[in-house]
Amino acid sequence: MTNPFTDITEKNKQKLLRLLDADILNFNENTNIPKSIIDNNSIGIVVEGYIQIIRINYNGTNALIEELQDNDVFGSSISYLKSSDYIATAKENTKLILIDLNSIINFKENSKSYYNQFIKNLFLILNEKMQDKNRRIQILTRRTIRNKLLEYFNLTSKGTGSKNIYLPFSFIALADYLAVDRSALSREIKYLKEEGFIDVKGKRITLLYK
Amino acid sequence: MTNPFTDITEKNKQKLLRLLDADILNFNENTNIPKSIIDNNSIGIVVEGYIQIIRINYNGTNALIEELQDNDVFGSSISYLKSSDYIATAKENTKLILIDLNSIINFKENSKSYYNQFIKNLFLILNEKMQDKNRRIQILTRRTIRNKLLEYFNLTSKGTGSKNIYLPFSFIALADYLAVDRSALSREIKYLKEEGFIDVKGKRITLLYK
DNA sequence: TGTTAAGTGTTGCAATTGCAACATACTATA
DNA sequence: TATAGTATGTTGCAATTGCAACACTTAACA
Repeated sequence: MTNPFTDITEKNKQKLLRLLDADILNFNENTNIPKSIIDNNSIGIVVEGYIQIIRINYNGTNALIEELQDNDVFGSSISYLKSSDYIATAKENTKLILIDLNSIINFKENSKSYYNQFIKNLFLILNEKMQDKNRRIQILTRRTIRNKLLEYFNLTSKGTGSKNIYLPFSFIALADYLAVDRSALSREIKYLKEEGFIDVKGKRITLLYK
Repeated sequence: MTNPFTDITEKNKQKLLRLLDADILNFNENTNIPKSIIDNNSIGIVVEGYIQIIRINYNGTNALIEELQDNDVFGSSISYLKSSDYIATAKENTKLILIDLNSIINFKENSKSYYNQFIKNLFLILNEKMQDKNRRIQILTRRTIRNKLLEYFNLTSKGTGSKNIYLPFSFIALADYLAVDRSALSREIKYLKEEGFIDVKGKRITLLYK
């Protein structure tokens, strides 16, 4: 798994961060991250921790828009958030590196190998990250809760090669991920059980079809 | 707007493509692109043309999963498609460059400035592309057609700074983009008109609120 | 310019969903 | 282990949506 500093020595990493004028920020568990940090023209690197970006719907429900974890890169990629009602929360103690995108692009010493390695790493990380986005779009474009669920199951099952799926989060979070009402999700899962498509024990779901 | 060969001379571009063992492929308008090309472990660059990746739903409806246009980069980012029922179609005459991801990562002459520029460009392109993905997720996570429409309107309006929105595609395509039934979309637009939220003339939609 | 295909508008109806309200189960911790 | 807080299960009901069918309009092109 690539991280932004893969194949860069600690010494060169420090030098690079200095030359790029990087900021290092720490957030305690369950503190909110100022919007100005998320939606400015910077590349952010989550060194460690866990951040959720959640949209607050007018009726009090939430939608999970983005999760950021160790080694994730975010940036102008989420600048569309400027116009939205959202909260970014560090759910764990979190350490961020913030680098102005322009200082990355216009870095003077272009020939430095550690700089080039850094860019290559960023590219690889974004390439991987794109998978998650596409996967979610693939799921969200299904039109019924049942089909969203089945798409989620199938993609997950294909990924692990197993008919057993271990939910990595709560059913509440699953409902947010699928962007559907929790109780309606619960109902649909009940139907799928009754019709013999799946078997559910706690957070383990077993696919019984195909 | 960055393209993969920004700030690289034609001569160096050719050298780079040769060293990376790149394939160049042409597709005529309205021909399908073999899946093996889309979902292998390569980075694809759309030199020119327009590709749609569409999922075929069992009931005959479609979902637009991805659009690729001039200078777009795609790659292992869409490898999840392997498991899905989709068709990739060149809607215009299209020229593709295909490069094995490994040969990019393991490129021997790491110090070549054109190579480093190339990676930097790929990074910037993916960073921009991520915006579209996030934007769409932002929209798709709205739970009603009305809210999806309004989110779409708002984000578009914020982007252009205008209350007038020119649909860049048909209402059929809009329905696919929002992942909702076309006739239900049509009905909802009618309601929005009747309630005075919007005004519609052909493909121009004017926001009357706020 | 006539013909055909594609896009758009409309509506009844059944299926699905969100919402609200409440019951029950689980989990952390004082 | 008692208790509070969170998660999950359930259900009636109203709102929303998908679906199908058909009419009408616009665009493409021979």
